[in-house]
Amino acid sequence: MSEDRLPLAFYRREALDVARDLLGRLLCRRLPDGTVLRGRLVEVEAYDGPTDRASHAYRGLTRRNAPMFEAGGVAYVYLIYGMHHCVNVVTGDAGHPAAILLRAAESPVAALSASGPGRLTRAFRIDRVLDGVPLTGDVLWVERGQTVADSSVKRTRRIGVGYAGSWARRRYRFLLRDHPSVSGPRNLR
DNA sequence: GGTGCGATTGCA
DNA sequence: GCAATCGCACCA
Repeated sequence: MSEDRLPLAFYRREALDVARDLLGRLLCRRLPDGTVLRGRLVEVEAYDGPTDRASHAYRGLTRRNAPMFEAGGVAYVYLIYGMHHCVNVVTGDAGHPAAILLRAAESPVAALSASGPGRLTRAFRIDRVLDGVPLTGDVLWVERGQTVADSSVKRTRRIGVGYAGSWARRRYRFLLRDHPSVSGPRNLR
């Protein structure tokens, strides 16, 4: 337990605000044996609302995306390509599907520096068992860490959502400028 | 009940 | 450039 843990109110805001504010925070994962893994978030992406064509919620509520429709402050974990897990932080009000995909983390512990959503979940041992868990619990949470200045935050279009038409060009990806751990292209607009 | 594919990664 | 690998969304 840490008093540095971000409260529910942090998550129950606009997705883009939460995404921006997640940079520099500490993703924390307690393993079954009690070990706590911590890594600094350096790249995230927002998926916001029922009209976001890149979002899993675009076609409405389904069994998979149900956590996205919950009130902010829970995890949304899914399996992609049959082999990689991706972890999201759900944001906003109940009924408004929105979540932030965690794409990269950095840590002094080499094994916890992970570039890419699939690598991040592998490093932090996050799988679908954690789908829907509250971020106020003792399994998965985010701590205050150190906030980052606007001047070091870069915004680009999201990765791997080219099918989303004009939504693919929205600058919903937030990353630390020039940080070595971010995944994928760094020079997008 | 059958089919197509993905918010990715690693290797040729 | 492309295969891996499977849950599930969607259609019938």
